[in-house]
Amino acid sequence: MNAMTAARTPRPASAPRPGLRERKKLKTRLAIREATYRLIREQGYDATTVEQIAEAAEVSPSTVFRYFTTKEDIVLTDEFDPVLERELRQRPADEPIVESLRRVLRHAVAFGFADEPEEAILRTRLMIEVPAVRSRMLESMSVTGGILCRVIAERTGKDPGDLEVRTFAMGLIGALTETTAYWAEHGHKEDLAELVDRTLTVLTTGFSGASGPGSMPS
Amino acid sequence: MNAMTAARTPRPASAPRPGLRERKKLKTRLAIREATYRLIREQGYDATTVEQIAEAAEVSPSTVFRYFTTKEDIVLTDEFDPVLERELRQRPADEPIVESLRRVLRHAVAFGFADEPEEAILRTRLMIEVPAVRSRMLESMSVTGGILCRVIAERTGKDPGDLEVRTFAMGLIGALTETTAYWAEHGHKEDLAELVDRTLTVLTTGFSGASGPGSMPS
DNA sequence: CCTCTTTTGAGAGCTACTCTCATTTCATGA
DNA sequence: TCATGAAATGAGAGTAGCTCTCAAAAGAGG
Repeated sequence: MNAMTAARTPRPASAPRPGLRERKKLKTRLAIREATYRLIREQGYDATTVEQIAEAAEVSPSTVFRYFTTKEDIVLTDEFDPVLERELRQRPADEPIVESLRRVLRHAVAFGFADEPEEAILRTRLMIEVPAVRSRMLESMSVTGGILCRVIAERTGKDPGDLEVRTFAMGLIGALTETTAYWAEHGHKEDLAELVDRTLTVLTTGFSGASGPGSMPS
Repeated sequence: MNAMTAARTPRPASAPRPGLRERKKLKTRLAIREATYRLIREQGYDATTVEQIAEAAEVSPSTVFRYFTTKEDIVLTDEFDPVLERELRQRPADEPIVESLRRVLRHAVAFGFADEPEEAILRTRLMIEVPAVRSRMLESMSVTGGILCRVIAERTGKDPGDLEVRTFAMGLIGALTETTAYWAEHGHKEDLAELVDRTLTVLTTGFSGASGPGSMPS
């Protein structure tokens, strides 16, 4: 899931030794992101201009846009999707997809949150406070949705382009995003992993009956 | 649903006679929108500047932004949400929400599509082609989601802020949005109402088993 | 050490969007 | 019908995100 957890860049297992060039690029990327986080924390999102970010990171504004296509991307960009896909594929093929998601997300949440709790919190806060960030983040969801489609299709033998597969996947993503929003709106106090659990339960068991006649009298 | 169908402005039943001022405002609004649609059809979304739109609609650029807060809004803005809410409330209180949605949406789709098929098609096309439009449209979904929450909460006696209610609603919205995207990506050839039907069926019956073990062997 | 390639910085330029203020246009009551 | 108040408009300046180009700087490789 994109902005749900962390924005770390998982080191690929095969690191044949990055040259000086690559190392510098990574450092610049980190510098920009850290400067951004700091400035936003100090003065808010809108008040922070790309020019300020560039200055704080000691690069030119051009360079900032070379590394991140939009300002929102500086906050949101993560490389979590491939991780999600890989981990989902590692689950047994006969496990229901919702169950796989439950496991994978629980693990991801625990991991990402333990690593950089402050950034995860800032990110989700911006996601509900700053329209531009929210938009961008919703956008990235459709990418994640596409991945889900592929995994689902693989397990069921269906086509990833099937209406049923696609709506199923986006339904999941939509619900999980809302879970993150809920978490953020409640001050990040509750346990995100547990919230995700409850959401997935609703999706599997309560979806059809959640508002049926007399299913929940007051 | 927001950009799913039409962007008409439903005349409120109680129209005690709009003054000249109101009528003019409505005319300008329409002029801006029509000019926008025409220009976009002719030269594409990005190539069309607000200045051009203003000139074509014979107003000043300031006025354009007075009527629509963003350029994307000119294409997307509709007043469909209140209609959706009203119609949903008119359904019997003991009807499952998914069933109510099925009815209401089928009606809305037929209605809106018969009225302005070209605009509906252009809108959904832009929604998958232009990132900015897609973003804005995803954004408006959360508003629609809020409405759904209220209706669901009313029927079940739950709190509209409940995690379960919210994720359920956003799951629905996410799936339905994907349905629209599917429709647009396939050249608007299939019957949207039927696609919506299939989606809702997936959500109620197939959601839990859609990818369960052996639920669909190739 | 020299050359080739990649990365960077500087700067001009476009456009969406905001804000202010003077002017025009409509509504209302005398 | 006209005067007064309120609302809508236009003009214009300004901000900032984002793009593009081109020349200078910095790593990589022989």
